[in-house]
Amino acid sequence: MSTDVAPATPKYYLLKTEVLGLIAGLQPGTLIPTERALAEKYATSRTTVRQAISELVAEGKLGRIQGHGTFVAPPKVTHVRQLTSFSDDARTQGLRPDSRLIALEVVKSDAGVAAHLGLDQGDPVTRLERIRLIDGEPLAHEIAWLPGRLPRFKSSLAKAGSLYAVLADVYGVRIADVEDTVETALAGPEDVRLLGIEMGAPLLLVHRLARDAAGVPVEWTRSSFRGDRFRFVSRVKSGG
Amino acid sequence: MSTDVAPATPKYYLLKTEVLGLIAGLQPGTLIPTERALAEKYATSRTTVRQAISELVAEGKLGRIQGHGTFVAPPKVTHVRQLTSFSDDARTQGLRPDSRLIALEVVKSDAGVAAHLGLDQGDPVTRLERIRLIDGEPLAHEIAWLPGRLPRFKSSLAKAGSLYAVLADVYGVRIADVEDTVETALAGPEDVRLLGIEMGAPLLLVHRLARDAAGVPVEWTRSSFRGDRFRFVSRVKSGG
DNA sequence: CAACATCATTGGTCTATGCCAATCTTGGCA
DNA sequence: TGCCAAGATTGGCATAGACCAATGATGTTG
Repeated sequence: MSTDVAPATPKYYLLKTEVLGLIAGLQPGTLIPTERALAEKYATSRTTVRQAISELVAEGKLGRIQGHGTFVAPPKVTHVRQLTSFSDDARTQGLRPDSRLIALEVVKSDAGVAAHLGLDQGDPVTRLERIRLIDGEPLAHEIAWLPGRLPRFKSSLAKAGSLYAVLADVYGVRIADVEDTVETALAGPEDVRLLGIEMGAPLLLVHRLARDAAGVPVEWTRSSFRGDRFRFVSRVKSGG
Repeated sequence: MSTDVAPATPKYYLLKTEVLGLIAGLQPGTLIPTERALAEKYATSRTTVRQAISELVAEGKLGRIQGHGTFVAPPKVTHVRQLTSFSDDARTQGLRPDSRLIALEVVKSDAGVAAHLGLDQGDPVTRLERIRLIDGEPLAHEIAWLPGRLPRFKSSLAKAGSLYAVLADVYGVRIADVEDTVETALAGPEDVRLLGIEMGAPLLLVHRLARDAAGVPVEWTRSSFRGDRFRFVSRVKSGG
């Protein structure tokens, strides 16, 4: 280790700083030394190395693949989250958005969904579950609930691609305002499976409630975005 | 452990689910068994117990104090982040906001601050560093940069309390729109010291750029909010 | 009775080590 | 040449144990 920092600074944090220096300026994708090699080089245990590496992975600075190695990660994607759709926003940034449909079904609303959409529990809602991808990489897991049954929804969605485009063009639903709640969460087994991330990786958990001009809820969505790859932007004007 | 989940589910995650069941319905502040006791009860190592507990702490479900024990944490605070100030918003929710001033000084702007405020590097900026508290508990570490030197700023701020109130009432600066960028980050030694959280705890890192009606930047702020105690809400209307 | 020193308890950090799982390389074989 | 099996490499998970640091209880002392 190079410098003596504050006395209470744990060793793994010093090592983390050290590795940060190692990867500064390296191209994304570049492999760094193996955990066992780092442990030997810095005269520490592999456990401590793993703790340092794990935090750098959680911060989106490194990535790792079992059996392959640990590498420098690409920079985060920024998402301007206004009234625009995920796809439109990505395209304006020159990125290639995509969606993978997991489920599209009419279900009975549970207590939580009903409360947010202003329905009674058990009322039918359309449930749309998708994986959002940017440049082929899974970025978010999203479940949207829309009130009622929507005829010909699947084919319309397949044609238009964007949920908001379908709502506007097919059903004449105009979204007038949205409320987004953002908090941190940690990845569980399902997130690991769907997003290809590590157990315990930090997520941005976003809940969105969208209403039409009359103030009637038209969409309630829960999205889990990868915290290591994603940045969220919201703009507010005072005139509104 | 009670049930057999998916084969690939790590043991610490099963234990995490187990502990979640243990604390369901308990009052905030209730102590749970010690790490050593849990390790023995569930026939595992303390390392594994700590990994489970650590994630629950990161998620804001548990808290812990060295030498004392591990306890059920209070629920998260929700912050409606619009054009309103931190203090005003907290008060409307019946919470008691407070600020602890760390530094208030005029400094030369570095490259990053200058770029965001539309200044040249080295131009003087007023730097305001504070800790935000809710009900006496540190919630965020905030550094705001304002262009130029502001006469009588310190006394005005002490009197008004809110930065936005001072800008409006004393300097006639009206904020017309803001852009917030939200991402996850992990706590380092400074965050640990200032916010009283654990190393590696997830944070919500928020950058705010505020402009006046003419589009001139008037504030650039970096805030680190405790991810375990905080939720961020943004509202967007389409009329704006 | 109050203040202080002592010690057990509890969480915080780190080591050394083993085995599993995914990946990649190598070499033999058809 | 092309394919496949076997082994080496690398990260993923877990154990057992040691020592430190903060806290709180206990008992002693002024």
